[in-house]
Parts: sequence; C-alpha cells; structure tokens
Amino acid sequence: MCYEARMARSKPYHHGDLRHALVAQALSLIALRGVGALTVREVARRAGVSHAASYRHFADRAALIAAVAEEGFRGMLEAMQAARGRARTPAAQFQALGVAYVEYGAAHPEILRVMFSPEVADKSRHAGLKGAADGLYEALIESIRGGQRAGLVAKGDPEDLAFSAWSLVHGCAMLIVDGQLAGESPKRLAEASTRVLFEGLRAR
Amino acid sequence: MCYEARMARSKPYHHGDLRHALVAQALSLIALRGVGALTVREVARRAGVSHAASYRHFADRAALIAAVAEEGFRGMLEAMQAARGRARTPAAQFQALGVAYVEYGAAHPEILRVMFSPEVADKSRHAGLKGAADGLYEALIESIRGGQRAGLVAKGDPEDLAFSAWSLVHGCAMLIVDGQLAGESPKRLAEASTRVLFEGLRAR
DNA sequence: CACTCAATGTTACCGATGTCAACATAGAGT
DNA sequence: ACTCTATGTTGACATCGGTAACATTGAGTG
Repeated sequence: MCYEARMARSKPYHHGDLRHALVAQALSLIALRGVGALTVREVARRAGVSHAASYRHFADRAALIAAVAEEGFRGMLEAMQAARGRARTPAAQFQALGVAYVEYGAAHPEILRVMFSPEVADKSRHAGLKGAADGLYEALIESIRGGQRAGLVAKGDPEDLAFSAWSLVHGCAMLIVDGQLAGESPKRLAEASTRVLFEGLRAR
Repeated sequence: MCYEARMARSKPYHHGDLRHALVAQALSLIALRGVGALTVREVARRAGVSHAASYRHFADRAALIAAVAEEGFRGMLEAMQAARGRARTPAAQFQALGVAYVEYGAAHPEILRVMFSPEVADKSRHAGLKGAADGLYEALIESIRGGQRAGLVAKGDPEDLAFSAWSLVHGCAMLIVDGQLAGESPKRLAEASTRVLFEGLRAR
C-alpha cells in the first residue's frame, strides 16, 4: 500500500506505542480464548499491524507471553494488597491475602494459567517476569514475618512457612481453575483452605 | 513405498499396537523436551509410522496429550499407594501420600505439567483422563476419611479437607516444578509443608 | 533548512505443523 | 475365494513462527 492511500485512511506508518498495544491485545485474546489461541499473527492482526512488526518488540512468541504473565503477576499483587488494606485485624489481613490470590485466579483463569505456563517456566529468560514473580513471593514472606511479629504465626523459617502458604493458595487456585471442583464457590473453598492453613501455622 | 520394498525391510504395513507405541513415544518425548515439543508428526516419526497414522487412534493432538496425562495420573496414584504401603503408622501414611505426590511431580516435572496443562484443561472432553484424575481425588478423600476414623483428623466435611490437602500438595509440586524455589530439596519442602498441613488438619 | 541515521513497519519467503481426503493393505469372517 | 473393516500411507491445504530485505518516519546535526 502506498503512502497516499495510507494517509487517506489516516493510518500512520508508525504506531506510536505498539509494544503496549500488543500486550493489551494479547491479554484480551488470552482472557477470551486461552493461551493456545495466542498467536503472534493474530495479536498483530488485532493491533492492526503486520505480523512481523511484533518482532521489533518481542524476541519471540514466548517473550510476548512472558509480558502477559508479568501483567498477571502485577495485577495479582495489586489485588492482594488492596484486599489486605480492607481487612482490619492482622489475622484477617493474613487470610485476606490468601483469599485474594485464589479469587484473582478464579476471576482470571486463563491469565493465571499463563503466569505458570510451561512456555515461560524458565523465568530467568524473562527478566521482567522474574521480577514480578519474585515481588509476589517477597510480599508473602513479608506477611509471614508480620504474622510472626504479631505473635500470630509460629516461629520457624519464614521462607519455609511462606512456601507452605504459597503452596496452598496456589494449589487451591490451580485446582479451581482446572475445574477440578466444578460448581463450588471459589471464595468458600479459599476460605475453608486458608482456615486450615492458618490453623497449621498458628502460634501456640 | 511399494509392498516389496517394505517387506525387504521386514516392516509390516500394520503396526500391531500403534496406540500404545504412540503414547509411549509421546511420554518419552515430553519427559525429554517438554509439552511444547510434542508434535503429532514427531511422535509418528519416532514410532516409525506416517504422520497421519495417529489420527486413526487419536482425534487430534489434544487427545494424544490427554492420553499422556492419563498415564501420569495413573503413575502418580501408584506411587502414592506404594508410599502409603511403606509407612507404618496412620499418621505417617497420611503424610507419605502427600510427600509422594510432590516427589512424583518433582521427579517427572514435564509429565506433571501435562497433567494440568491448559491443552487438556477441559477434562470432560477426555473420558479416560477424567476417570484417572477423579480416581486420584477419591483416594485423597478416602485417606482423609481414614484419618478421621482413626481420630487423627479433625471432623468436618471430608471433601473440604481433602481439597485443602490436595491444594497444598499440588501447589507445592507446581511451585517446585516451576523452579520457584531453585536448589531446595523437594522432599524437604514437601515434608515441611505437609507438616504444616497436618498441624492444620489435626484433631484437638 | 537539507541530510543522515536509527527505530520501527512492511512484504516476501522458508520450513514445520495440524488436519483432512483419497487411496492402499492386511487380516478376519463369510 | 471374496468381501469388509480396521489400520496405514500419500498428498494437499491453510496457518504458524521466524528471518531477510526493503520502506517510512522522526529526531538530531551540519
């Protein structure tokens, strides 16, 4: 297509902020039809751009997926912090964190899957992703430390305890997303599970 | 290739048990190079058969993956039952189940991923897979019921408690497989986590 | 202002893939 | 011996990820 024709449609040769546009389209595509449907070409199509343009911003399909996963980690961390903010007592805050994790996953199943999908399993190859994931883990450890300081959580290596906590909420979210418990309310399951967890971590 | 040439190589036109051969090749391919490397054509190639032959046994790529996942569920259940058999006290048996789950996952990371991969998330479309997955869940619930009968586990809806237990073990395995905790011994992590869980489920 | 250059898009192409349709072969039952 | 059905094979198609060569732009620089 020649320059004049393009201008006639008022479609500039340069997009302006293609990177963000691509991530946005990838996000909505994944949320809509799952990771499997995420195609470099389809994303480019939706952004109104040729398929090769993506490669100016992402090394390959995996890098694009990693960007989406990174968004997911950020969004989840935000949701968790917001939930903690709404809770009053330290104990409630602690549980709110876990429930928020599960609810976020249940609300955005495909995003959760991407966050832990094999395609981006090697997080060391995606610096941004690794940072976001580590941020979430740090928040969890910090919350365990807080619980210990408040005398709510038993003594012990905070990393070990955080790992247990993360395992539980993560597994809970994953099983719900995988439809292993169709029909149950995610919130109820999350609360039941975190209660067990809390009982296990409790200081005595 | 004509018939004579084939006979000269003593390669019969009909394979005999192609279905199993395909699953076996798929399994080893996945274990070796991950789900992403699982290609209908590559599997056929390794089984020494034309690329379209698979479609006489599997509706599509997803069905082949589902068959591998099913094997995974069966293998895991076996490993868990064996581990339970080796433990002496009811409490040890209970923990052994969970540790076996995590260890199986850590030992066969790619298989574990397939078992819960998005490609076969909709288990209702793969009857065999669903059966195998449900079998595992049933075993967990049964073990909770056993714990309750033995007075080891607190009263309450066994399904809820089993869900918590499964969540923890599942999350634990997934996080390990995703390299979220590089360098740690899976067994130690599993034991630490299941201890917390057990504390949480315990009858008081 | 004219010129250059780096960033960003585009088109054209490659090999590989999933899937289907049409054809070939083998073995089991009549 | 003949036929039928299950099982493999070949060949084709659209699509995909990825690369190379070319095009367009806007931001400096003289």
